[in-house]
Amino acid sequence: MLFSIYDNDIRKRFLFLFLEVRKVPTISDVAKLAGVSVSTVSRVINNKKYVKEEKRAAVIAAMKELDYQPSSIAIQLRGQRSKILGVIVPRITNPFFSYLVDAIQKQAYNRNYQIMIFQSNESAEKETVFLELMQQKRIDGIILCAVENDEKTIASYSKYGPIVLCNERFENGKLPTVSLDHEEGAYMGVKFLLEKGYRKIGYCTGAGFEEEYMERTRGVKRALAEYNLTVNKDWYFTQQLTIEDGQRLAYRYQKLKDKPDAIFTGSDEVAAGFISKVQTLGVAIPNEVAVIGYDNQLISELTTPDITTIDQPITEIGKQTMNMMFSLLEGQEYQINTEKLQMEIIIRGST
Amino acid sequence: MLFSIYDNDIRKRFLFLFLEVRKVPTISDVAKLAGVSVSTVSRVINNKKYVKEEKRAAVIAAMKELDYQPSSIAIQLRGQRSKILGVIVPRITNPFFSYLVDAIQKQAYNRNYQIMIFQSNESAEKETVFLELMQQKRIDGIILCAVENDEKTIASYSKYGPIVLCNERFENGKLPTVSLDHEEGAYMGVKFLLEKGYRKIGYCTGAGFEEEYMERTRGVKRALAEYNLTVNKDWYFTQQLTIEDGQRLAYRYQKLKDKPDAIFTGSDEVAAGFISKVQTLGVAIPNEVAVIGYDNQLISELTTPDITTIDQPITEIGKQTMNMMFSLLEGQEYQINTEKLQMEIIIRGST
DNA sequence: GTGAAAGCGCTAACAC
DNA sequence: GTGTTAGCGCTTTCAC
Repeated sequence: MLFSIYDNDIRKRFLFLFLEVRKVPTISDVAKLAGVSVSTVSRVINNKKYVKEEKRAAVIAAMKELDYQPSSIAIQLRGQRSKILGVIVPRITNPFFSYLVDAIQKQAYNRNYQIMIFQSNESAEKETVFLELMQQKRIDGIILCAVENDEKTIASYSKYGPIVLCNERFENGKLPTVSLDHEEGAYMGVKFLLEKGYRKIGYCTGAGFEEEYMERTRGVKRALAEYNLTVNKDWYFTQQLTIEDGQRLAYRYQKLKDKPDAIFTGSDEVAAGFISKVQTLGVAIPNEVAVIGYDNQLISELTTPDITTIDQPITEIGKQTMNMMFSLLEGQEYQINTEKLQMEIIIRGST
Repeated sequence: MLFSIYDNDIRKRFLFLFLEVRKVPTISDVAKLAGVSVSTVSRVINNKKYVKEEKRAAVIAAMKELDYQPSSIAIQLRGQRSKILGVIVPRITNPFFSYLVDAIQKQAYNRNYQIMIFQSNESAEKETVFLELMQQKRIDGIILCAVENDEKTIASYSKYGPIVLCNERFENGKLPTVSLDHEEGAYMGVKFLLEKGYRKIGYCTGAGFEEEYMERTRGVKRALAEYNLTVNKDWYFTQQLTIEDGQRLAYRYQKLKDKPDAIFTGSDEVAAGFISKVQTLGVAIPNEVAVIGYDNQLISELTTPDITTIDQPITEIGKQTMNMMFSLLEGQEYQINTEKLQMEIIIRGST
């Protein structure tokens, strides 16, 4: 079944290839070959003035002949900068984060920075390990797209380099932050349901603790309050994050005596899992229960019906986060462009 | 709409925090504080023998007091190893690759390696840039989950460090490779359709060129040949990769005079896009046309009906790729475990 | 214009 | 057991 060309002969051949002590050429090899000093070579590499044209040409020829590439490690040790930024996400397999990382990486690439992606897997210890990499000078700055430790712990690493919170924030926090107003996003979703005439609104949250997702909860409550409603405890579902959670929710829904007529799921995954499963149980969407997602992921267009959802401008979040990061790196100011960071409701078949 | 705590006072405070020339402690600071030499400190850090217990304790205390972290850059420059591996994927937003990266990263983490993810975006030049990072000693090895350049170009970087092909390969290629037998995967899918009684088999491929996806094409042809059938040109769709491609395919399908009664899409995305769209056009799945995907991604369970697909053991691919990589890094042998790299057909509602 | 030499933080050979 | 020192590859004064 498996095809591998990795047989013995070939293994040996390739082991040889890179185990052979093929000395990688250094700046002094180039200098020797070009018949100049290392400092002259360095000047050529860094495009400094004060190098006679013929020497410059000789150096360039020597570099080409040796297939020379400056060691970025040595440059780092000398210059104390790695030109690498770290991005911490909970899970890269979550499409929201893979798109966010994509947006961030494009910005980094434009400025000749590399990105190292870390998955915290919701572990505070892992997050600390990654923050320490900055202390070890391995990365110049960190973008936190997920927060596991408390603000004090995280902020204590600020002395080693800039830390920017991306689409996360602490209540009254003090770290540089680029994030959307999720209170507004949740408000927008629930308000839309209310305006459509739904009155028995269910609410899912990813929160495991009281403090998380507080913003969204506030938005939900605010919208309900405008119609003199409050959150019904029986329709308030915590720790709803994945497709599987949504599928399980379908069974829970079916068992309720008094059922909600609309659910704000806070997640396209949960919405998709719920919609696909609950219909196999004979429940009609949106006639018996309307559903609204969050994030406007591709999956929100795949279910039948497709999902009304709240769109986040991921590309723009990534862009502004990186603008902020680079400003900080250069010790400059950066003013967030709030106008480009608006959320938007995308109306589809599930409501 | 946007909430940002990044006002002027706070900006200044944080700029100060990390712009302040807070000298990061070095090994000699620790040595000084502990009253020993740098070599003793180095011995303690690296858990070498021959250090008196009391000195060891003094060093540890000094490290703690200074909040000392060894500079990994200096270690790299000294040791010529970065403990970073590069992984090149076409797009991290493709779920198949985000799961593959996840699997690879878990293995790396276990061995205290970091990984740097590069997106080639199907550009040969970008791929070259990333390969050069190995030449610059920034990364110790590269895992190629996508191939843009020809084998000769890629192999020429082997002298700078190991390169492992993951789920890609060159026909008669010579680079270390861990990949599945996609001829078998395609064969499996089409054979299943034939056994179910379908005879008018359509076939999608992601290929833009003749050479790509040859394996799968061979598998398709082999299965058809067993039933004395050949590929019908009208039902052979190239460059089908995304959900959007699948949606467009639905319109193309509808316009065909002579329609296939089953389609091997080679991709869960294409299958999902096709299924969700074609049903809105009044075509019944699987009664009028059966559909089979590839990869067993989560989306294959979200459409109605859900999608029959070919499962790839992603976690296992990642694991064996990394075993191979680490063996190469250590100059050792590694025998791929082919038994754990089997593909499997997952039968669901779309066939 | 150009080169010699110091030094970035660390490890390891060598001396004591 | 412990300290001194050379050197990893580079940039950057400082002389000339």
